[in-house]
Order: sequence, then structure tokens, then C-alpha cells
Amino acid sequence: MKATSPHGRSELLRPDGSPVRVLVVDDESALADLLSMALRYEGWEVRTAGNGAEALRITRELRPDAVLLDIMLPDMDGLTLLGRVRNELPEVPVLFLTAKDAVEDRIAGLTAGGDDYVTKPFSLEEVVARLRGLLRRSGAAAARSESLLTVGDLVLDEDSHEVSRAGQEIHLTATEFELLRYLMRNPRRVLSKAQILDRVWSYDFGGQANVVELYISYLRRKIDAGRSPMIHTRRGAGYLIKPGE
Amino acid sequence: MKATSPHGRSELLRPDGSPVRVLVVDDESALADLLSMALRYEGWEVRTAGNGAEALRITRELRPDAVLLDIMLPDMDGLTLLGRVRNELPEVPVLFLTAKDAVEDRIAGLTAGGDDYVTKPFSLEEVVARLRGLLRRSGAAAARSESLLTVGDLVLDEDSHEVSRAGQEIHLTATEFELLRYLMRNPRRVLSKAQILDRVWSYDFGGQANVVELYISYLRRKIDAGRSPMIHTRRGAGYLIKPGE
DNA sequence: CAGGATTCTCAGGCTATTCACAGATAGCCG
DNA sequence: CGGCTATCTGTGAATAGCCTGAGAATCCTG
Repeated sequence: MKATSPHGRSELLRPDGSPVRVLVVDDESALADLLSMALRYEGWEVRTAGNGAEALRITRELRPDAVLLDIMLPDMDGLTLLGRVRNELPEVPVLFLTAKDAVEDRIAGLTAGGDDYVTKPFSLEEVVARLRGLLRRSGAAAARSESLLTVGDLVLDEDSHEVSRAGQEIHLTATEFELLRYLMRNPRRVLSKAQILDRVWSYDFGGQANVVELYISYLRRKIDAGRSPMIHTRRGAGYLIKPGE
Repeated sequence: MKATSPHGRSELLRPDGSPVRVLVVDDESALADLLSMALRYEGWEVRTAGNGAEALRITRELRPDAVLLDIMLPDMDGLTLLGRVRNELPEVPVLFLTAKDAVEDRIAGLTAGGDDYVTKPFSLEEVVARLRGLLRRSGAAAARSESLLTVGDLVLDEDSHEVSRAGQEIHLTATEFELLRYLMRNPRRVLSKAQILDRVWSYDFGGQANVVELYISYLRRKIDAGRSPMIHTRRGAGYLIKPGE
């Protein structure tokens, strides 16, 4: 059975019906807080650790369903920590946070086992989506739900990143895809430009607020072109998506 | 079960039936008082703090269901305070008050956790509506009520900002929407022009008092047009809305 | 490292919205 | 019925908010 989270979206639950448990390991507390807030809002139970020792303690105690791990840690190398965590919970899926330029190949090796990674600076939408993907695939989440989001005749596949309207394939860039996913995860709800910026753009984005308008414009061109519009502007409030007619 | 507030509107209650508790943090006492009055009128229990230290103390003591936080504080940076509050009450929803132009240069991640914000100068209707939205979604309020307001065949959706009468969609501007929401939240009750002005227009509005008449006129054109009128004038007293016939 | 795709800035243009003003209208009282 | 006042609403100007084209900068890919 699917439950409904505070904000009305369907959420992932553990097989016994309790909320999914996530451990966040990051030494930058601002980042840890940001992540923790976003994940809690998904309806998940979150614990944060600022170093390896703490992370291990919580791992034993909480037995999380997923771990979000920044591999640059002060006291203990992230990889060492990973080993110890794996010792405790061999099956737990891990989402790595890593700096952009960090040795890609090493990470690539790490993610071979079904884990995943996200580079800093990331967007919350991206982290949440990846984490959902890991949980979905790991079987920690009871409902091994579909990866499809549907609004009217518009379909978005979170796994394959494919989007189509009325059966016709639509190519989107990465940013367009994330924006659309955010809209589609909140259908019929007005989302302000600030909310969208906070969620879809990375936390260190310092640019003009009108990128949102710009990308809405791009999306409309690809999604609404000719057809009955699904993306609507609520002047002075924000944007929302809903099935056309 | 839903109780009824002093003025007859349905109100949000905590799961145990006690009133919702809100903490207001603002160093401008005039604003804090204004807000406090408006929120008390909603039937909520309100405490105000003028600085970060006080806010923290009250947070521990009161354990509020929501926090209204001005991010420009004298003693402690609003973000620092936010972190500490989150430390005490990880799940508490926060409504930020911020200057108009601050939004432009970025309030990274503020709305990330389902929080929300309102720019100064705001209208009380806006603040109350946002706060109600946060409470509704956070689950602090027992009645996880619909976002729909209904009077007769007139329906207003606070999430999608959509209004319809007898199933027929009606487009309203932002100001029209707020005015109608205020009327609909107080059905069959006469609201004076002064009350409406105080509530729907921002506190620094310096214009002619007849904007209210003007916007009532706009609303009638859109809502009552042709149909049996729902918006009524009580000459010398104000306006009220009630189901037509 | 070239070519293409993508992201983003900037600025012009446009429309919806807000609001002031003032004349028209309607209720109320004698 | 006449006059007074409260309310209604047409007109139009100023503005805010949004949209989008052009192009610079950056990133990716082979």
C-alpha cells in the first residue's frame, strides 16, 4: 500500500510500513542540514553524522536503509568508512557526494555494486531523485514502485530519463528534465520561482532569478508546442503543471 | 473533530485538541505585534521574540508547531538561528519574512524543506494563508484538511490557486484571489472596508480606500456575472459573501 | 582540440495588473 | 420627491511581471 506524505506526494515506506531511514554523513554542517531538511520533507527519517566515528555509531544503532556519504571526511577517509559501514550492513545502498574534479574512476569502481554518486554542487532534486532510485532498486522500500511519473498524456521515466507526450518522444536537457520532474511530482500545485530555484538549481547558484522563466519557456516549447498547454503561469505566484483539458 | 474559533471560522488544532502554537521572531516590535494579533485571531497560541536568544529559549519551552522568522535579526544571523531551532525541533515548519530585494540575491535552500517565505511588505492574509498551508502539510494540525474553500457552488483551491463557480473555471488576478479568499474564509459575515484593507492589502499600502470597492466590483463581474449574486453590500457596514439563493 | 550541445546573461518588448480619478448610480432620510 | 451620501464602475496611465531572442561562456564528446 502506498501512503501519502505530508505534502500529498506518494512516498516510499519500509516493508513494515515505517518510514525509510537515511543516514547523512557530511562534515559541513550547513550542507548536512540542507540535506536533512529536504529528506525529512520526503517523509524519511534522517540522522546526520559529522565524522566517521559518529557515522559508524549511528549505522549500528539506526541500521539505515540508505547512506548519503561525503567522501571527503576529516578524521577518516570516506573509503575507509565505507568499508566499515559495509561490514555492518553489506547490502545498504550508498549515495556518494563528491567534488566535481575528484578522481572519477575511483568513484566509478565504487558504484559498480548498485551504488550511485552525485557531484557537488548538487541540486536537491537530484539528490532526492537518486536516493529514491537507490531505495526503489534495493528493495528497502516496500512498494517497488514504478519509476514513471504521469500527468495527463505526459509521461516521465525517472530511470531512463525518457519523456514523452501522447506517445511521442521528447528530448530534454538535464536541467529541463529536473525542472519538469519537480513540476510533475507536484501536479496542480503552484510552485514559486524561489521554490523551483531552491530545488532544481544547485545550492550555490548565484545567478539571475529569471533562469526559471527561461527554462519554463524552453519546456513549453518542447512540451506544449501546438498541443493544449499543461504548464501554466500564475502571475505573481508561480507555475504549475496539470493535464491539458 | 473541528472546533470553532471565536469568530466562527473553522480552525486548525493540534492532534490533542489544544490550539496550534506559533513562535514569531521579529525585532521590529510593531510588526511582531501586528502579526501576533492576526495569528491570535486565528485561534492560535502565539509567543513573540525580539532576538535570537529569546527565540531559542521560547523554542525549547513552548515547542511551537510553526515558526515565523524574520531573517534580518540584530544579534544573531537569521540563518544561524534557523540552524539552532532546527537542532531543537527538526521537523518544525518555518515561514520566513524577508525584504523584497533579498530574494533576488538568493536565499539558498530556504524553501527546500517544505518551508516557505513571504516578502515584506506583506499582507496579513498572505501570511496567515501560508502559515495555514505549512501547518496543513506538516501534520501538526489534526485536521489535515483539504486545500479547498467552498461557499455554495463557488470553490477556491489554495494549492492550485484555481477558482470555479458551478464547475466553470474563473481566472482571478492575485489581488482578486486574496480578496475572495478572505471573504470565503468568513462566509455570511460582514467585513468592513477597513478590515478588508488591513487584511488583504499590505501594511504599508497608502492609497485610496476605494480600491476595495473597485476590487469588489471586479470580483462581482467575474463571479456573480449573470448568476445569482453571492457578494452583497451592507451599506454603511461592509461586504459579505454567502451562497446565492 | 574542434564542433555541438547546454547553460546562462542581458535586454527589449509586451501584456496583465494595479490603482487614481471622476462621473454615474443607487439607497436612505426627511 | 429632493438631496445627501455611499457605492459603483468606466477610463486611462504607470508599472510589475513575464516572455523570449541573441549571443557569450562553458561543458561535453568524440
